[in-house]
Amino acid sequence: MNDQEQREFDKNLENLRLELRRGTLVLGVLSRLQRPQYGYSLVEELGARGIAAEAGTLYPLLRRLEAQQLLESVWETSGPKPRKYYVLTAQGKVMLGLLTAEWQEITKNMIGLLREE
Amino acid sequence: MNDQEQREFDKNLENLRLELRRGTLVLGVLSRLQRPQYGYSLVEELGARGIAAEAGTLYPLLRRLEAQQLLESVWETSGPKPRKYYVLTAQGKVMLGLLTAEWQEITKNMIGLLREE
DNA sequence: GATGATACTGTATGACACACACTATTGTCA
DNA sequence: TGACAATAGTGTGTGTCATACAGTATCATC
Repeated sequence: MNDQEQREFDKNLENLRLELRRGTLVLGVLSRLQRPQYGYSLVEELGARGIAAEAGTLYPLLRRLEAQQLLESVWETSGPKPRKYYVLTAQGKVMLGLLTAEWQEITKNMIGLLREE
Repeated sequence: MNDQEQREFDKNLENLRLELRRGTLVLGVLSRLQRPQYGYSLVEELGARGIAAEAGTLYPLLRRLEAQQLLESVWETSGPKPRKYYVLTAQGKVMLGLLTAEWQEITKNMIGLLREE
């Protein structure tokens, strides 16, 4: 593999890794928002737990989930910086349960596939 | 939740399940193509193993992976129907290893997140 | 020997989530 | 004063997927 091919390979790898991570961000966010938390702290916590998320990805995601009524938010303005706290709604809790089950199913199937030679 | 809201919820659920599955198809395909196999049989086998894939999704995927030099193909025309057999290239094997590691890392992180209350 | 199902491969279109690169404000500390 | 951190947001492009569609050749069934 020459340099050119190596760069192609690396680009494809990044792309495929990206696709693999896809969707897990939502599940991660929902699982964390069983307790109220604000966006910036979510980025930090998920990052610390191995789930890197760009702020530019997370904020639109939170707003989307709120629009879907899976989250609700309140502004906390008493501190030095205004923070928008999000937390799961009742629907959000149900969704978290369903997606967790789906995730476990997918994981089970993938393990079956990957185990064989 | 009224009917309208229920439909919204179901739509969102389908969408999120879709995103969760995303990327796993590639990993599944690569893992199966350690041995040569043709498209139609892949659809069957993956389906039997719990990874539903539409033909209209799989064929473009196979061609894409071949264009990325992760797969190579040969036409088998001796049988009654022409079949295009795909198999991993050397690069494809490396990629499979890297993506498998990534998958395990993601899984580990998600389990950590989901385990807590 | 016609009719329909099945095996087999392919293409076009559209939706949507993500990364990335921005903008913007306010507080803090050197 | 000036830089960095905290905090929230938007806009654009890219890529994968589902869905729907097109096409051919074989096999079974009647």
